[in-house]
Amino acid sequence: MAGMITIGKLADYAGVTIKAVRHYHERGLLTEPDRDSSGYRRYTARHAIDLVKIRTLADAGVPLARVRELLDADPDTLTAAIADIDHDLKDRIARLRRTRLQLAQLRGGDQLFVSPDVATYLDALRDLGVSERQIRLERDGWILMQTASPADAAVWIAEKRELITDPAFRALYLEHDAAYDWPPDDARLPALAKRTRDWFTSHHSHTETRPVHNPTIAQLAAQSQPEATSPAWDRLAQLMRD
Amino acid sequence: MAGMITIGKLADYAGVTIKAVRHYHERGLLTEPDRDSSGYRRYTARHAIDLVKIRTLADAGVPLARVRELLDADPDTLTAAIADIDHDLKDRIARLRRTRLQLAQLRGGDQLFVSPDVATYLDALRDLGVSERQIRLERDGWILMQTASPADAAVWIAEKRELITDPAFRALYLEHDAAYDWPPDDARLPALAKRTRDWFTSHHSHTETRPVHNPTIAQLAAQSQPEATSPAWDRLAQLMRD
DNA sequence: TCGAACCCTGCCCCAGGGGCAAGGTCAAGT
DNA sequence: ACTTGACCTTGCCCCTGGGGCAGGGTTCGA
Repeated sequence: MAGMITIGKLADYAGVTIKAVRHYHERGLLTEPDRDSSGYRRYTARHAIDLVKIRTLADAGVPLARVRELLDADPDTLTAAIADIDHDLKDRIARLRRTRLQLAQLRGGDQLFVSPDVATYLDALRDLGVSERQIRLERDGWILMQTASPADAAVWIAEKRELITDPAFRALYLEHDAAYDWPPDDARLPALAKRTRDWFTSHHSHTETRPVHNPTIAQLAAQSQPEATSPAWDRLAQLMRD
Repeated sequence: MAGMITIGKLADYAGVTIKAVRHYHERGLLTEPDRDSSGYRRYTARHAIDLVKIRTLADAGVPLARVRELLDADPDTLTAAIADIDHDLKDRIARLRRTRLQLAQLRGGDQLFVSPDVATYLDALRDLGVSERQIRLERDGWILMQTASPADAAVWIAEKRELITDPAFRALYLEHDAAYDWPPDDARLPALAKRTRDWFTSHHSHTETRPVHNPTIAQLAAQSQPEATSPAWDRLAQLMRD
């Protein structure tokens, strides 16, 4: 008869593939239409309407099993369900927008991997003229600490950010950074070790939990990077232990 | 060693499940870390960084196979790829927004299933006082025509919208609608058939492609609804053929 | 010393189709 | 009358991105 359309036409109308239409038959979403004399499926306007409904719900991310339930739900149930789905959709759009922002940061830098506090601390180090190697070491250390114990990490980074404003500490920090490349028997090492120890003892009373000390961080991160220590640093650590 | 974290900590840090982490190992996205003495995986900061990258890309809808490629692509390639992905993401957000609108229409009416032209035509019929049964019949007919031949349907609906502004045609249309429920031997049927034929012959010269006539539409949709015809309409069709 | 909370591998399961094989059918042109 | 290309049919296996569960071993704190 004139008004009966084939599966291809139906699929085109709804913007889906023929395969999808057959899939919906298998799942019981769309009733199988009658066949013509040669076995072709012949669809009616009802099927077209149902198919558009199915696609609208499926596009909204509703699982096909749930779509089937909704297709013959009473209007009130359907209305409530649609409100739910719409809420979910709004949510999903918001999450995609956040993903876009994060994606932009993937190009940018470290903000994606560490907390904002740590990121500003790393920027402060950069301003101070600390080497990129050292900054990587710090960053990896903080990531580790954040995964191991976010609460402790938050306390420590606050202390560190305070500490790095102290000119004496800044000078020591820069010298430690520079010492990385010194020969292990460099004459400046014992003096640096002494000054570091003096500084620590003079500040020990000051803060309860001992602030995380640079080589300590380096050790934490030691596994993650081959360049995490150097002969001079090893020597320095030894001098400071004595 | 102090800085080595377990799979659970790593997964929590990145906001994924343990299962997902192991999945990324299998797919070669994340290198397998060393194991400790009891066979547990022990992760470093590098892994945490990689995992966050992986999730950021995966959240953006990038297939895992492509993520693997991107993880060790050179910066320029990565930048270009990110631009692509972001474009796609924007696109997807737009499509979800459209889905939300369509979802709202699922509650509303027929706008979802027929073209805007047809929807306004149906509204015009409603204003005219045509029965809902007849409007359903028309709607299904138009859906069928749109699937079978969208271009022809567009021409026809334009003609129909013009036609329905003609008071004589409006009167005939309403009478046909009412005739549905008449007994097949109703005395008014022959007169209605004659007036309809007269109207058509007087308008035939006027428009080239013969405008689709009401019972014709009904026949098109005959398969889709049990109520698509009535004894009186059958009789009317027969009277008009003679 | 016990229970809770971890961790391991291995296996099968799901949605939502895509792809391909191996046919049958239909309409148009020649 | 034949061919060609565009349709249609069923059936089967494939993919992604994991989830769930079984059937173990380990570690940590009370």
